[in-house]
Amino acid sequence: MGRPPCCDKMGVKKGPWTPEEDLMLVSYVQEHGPGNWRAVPTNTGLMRCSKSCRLRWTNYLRPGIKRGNFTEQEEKLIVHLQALLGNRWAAIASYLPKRTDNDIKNYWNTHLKKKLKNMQGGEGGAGGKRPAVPKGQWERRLQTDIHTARQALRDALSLEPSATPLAKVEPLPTAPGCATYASSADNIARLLEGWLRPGSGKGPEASGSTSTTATTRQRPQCSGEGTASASASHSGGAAANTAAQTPECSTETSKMAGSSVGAGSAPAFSMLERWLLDDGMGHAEVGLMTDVVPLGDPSEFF
DNA sequence: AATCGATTCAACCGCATCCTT
DNA sequence: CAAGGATGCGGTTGAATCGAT
Repeated sequence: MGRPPCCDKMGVKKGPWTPEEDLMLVSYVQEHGPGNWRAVPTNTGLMRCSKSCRLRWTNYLRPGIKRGNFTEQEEKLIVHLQALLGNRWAAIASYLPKRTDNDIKNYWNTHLKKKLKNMQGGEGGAGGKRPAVPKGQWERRLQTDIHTARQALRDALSLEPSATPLAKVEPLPTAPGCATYASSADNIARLLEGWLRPGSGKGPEASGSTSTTATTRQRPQCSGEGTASASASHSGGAAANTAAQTPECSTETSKMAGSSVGAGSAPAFSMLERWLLDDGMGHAEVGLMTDVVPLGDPSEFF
């Protein structure tokens, strides 16, 4: 279709984001909500490609993001999901609401893949190398989509609407919508702190843990753009598919479920594990699991 | 203390998909 | 229905950081 690149290369800034740029982006999203990325550079004056803005938001500035220090539960989950879904990081990330697809992808490539390799190297048996991807991509996608659809249907019929990660999560009445952007402002605060600290090499990431300097404005209103706009801009299509494929959606749910850090993750994981181990094993995924990952019980992996 | 290789991770690129006209 | 535009996704890259020598 011969379309031009998403952004003209002229005058588009590249490379690491500065705190000032982050602030501009965050305050824009605070006002307008995520989405309509095309308009972001023009409306904010950012000399960035719309893609870059979206990426920066989803991977770094978005509220509720947990960075670094993957727990053992999360590792297990990633291994499971990778076996099930392949390298569909966005889909995997939708089951780890606080993680971004990029983060998971990086973690897989740097840690888990290596770990897996060592495991299999150690076992040595059966030719060493596992078959890369025995099934066609489309076939696996089809199977997972069938699964997600089935799961969504089951949810719809179930009396526990939020019983699975695939369930479309309604905004909870207690949902502190404002906290979402407040936590985003925290990100910026962290960022600025790291940036201002002389000689702290990599500003943003270095202080990823616990700094609470509120140097940025925290606007107390946000009119719930989080859930609304992210999904509203791109609604439609197969519900199950959408639910499974939009990390935005799931991250919003995470914000609802656990607005305070560490509050809701444990139950979520136990639920997920149940879903993966109990339900998933008995059906179509069995074939996938055995085909793709000859790990037997993935828990042996740890 | 300096150097070099390995590792990590933020960001970019190109393609695919979805949506609108 | 087709074309064009916007967004999402996965692979890859390269700079920063870390650890060993």
